[in-house]
Amino acid sequence: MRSGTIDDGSFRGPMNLQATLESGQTFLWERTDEASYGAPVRTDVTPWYRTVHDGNVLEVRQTTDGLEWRGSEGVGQVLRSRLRLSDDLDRILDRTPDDRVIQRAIGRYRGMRLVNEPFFPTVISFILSAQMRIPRIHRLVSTLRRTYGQAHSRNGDVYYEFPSPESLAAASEADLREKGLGYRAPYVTKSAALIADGEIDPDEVRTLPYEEARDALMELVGVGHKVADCVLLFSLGFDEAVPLDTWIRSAIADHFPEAAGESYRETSRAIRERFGPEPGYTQTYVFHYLRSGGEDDTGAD
DNA sequence: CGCCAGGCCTTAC
DNA sequence: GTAAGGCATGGC
Repeated sequence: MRSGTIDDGSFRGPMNLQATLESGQTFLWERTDEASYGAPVRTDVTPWYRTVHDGNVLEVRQTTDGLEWRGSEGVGQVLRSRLRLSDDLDRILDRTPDDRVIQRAIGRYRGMRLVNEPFFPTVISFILSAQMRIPRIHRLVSTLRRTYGQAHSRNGDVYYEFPSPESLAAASEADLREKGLGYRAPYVTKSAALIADGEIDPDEVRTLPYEEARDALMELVGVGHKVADCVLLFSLGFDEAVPLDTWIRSAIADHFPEAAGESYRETSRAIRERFGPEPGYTQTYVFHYLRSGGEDDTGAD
């Protein structure tokens, strides 16, 4: 096993690893301390986060100097991609609109980055996300890994990778329901089959203009406008995507009422205008801020 | 108990 | 194209 560091001088702008990995953008990382997902992190003893990437166990934590990692050769480049370390975050955040809620959100979580996670796990995670709370999505994704994913051992411990499309396509709907997926079970098997068969190909979706890419993803089962936007934003690099979930809709009603349109498409276009040149980044900060307490939470300002 | 959660599907018009 | 109703499960 190799280890190394990524000095904060080697990536652009600030980094907040906990906010990045525990803000509901990705459900593919396990905190290796005993604290639960979403629990506060001490700044002096930060937890390791673990995932399995292309068959290799990978761990990362935040230090006072940047990031520290353990894993195999090439982890540095994997992290640079998945955590978007090349994004010039100060420049991005400095160009966000001069709006009170947006600036408060950035003030509290400055350093949170968008993620760039693998396509299939992201699709399934956000199919599961419909009408579910974030910690429970994370638990269900972990259940899928341990039940259907390939095992990888390291130093005597066993870790599970997120299952392949073929594996979930072959899963029994009854078993998935029994694991707690509820009515989403057939969505998972059907969408997994569409992806396994190549009918939806992320490399093709990537090449499309934003709204066409969203329509393409909606051919999957259990993927509507909102879930498609999540996949586009957190996995396919469409930084203009603004998933309109209950929290963002409530933010629109309270703070940007003029952006409320008749349809998802109209509201989406209007709020993207209001969120500035990096709508996806703005959305992620506002979502995390409101969902984690927002104005009534201590620590505002 | 009722209400809600990073909504989507089917059906009816 | 939009509008209703149903839907699994868990936390509060």
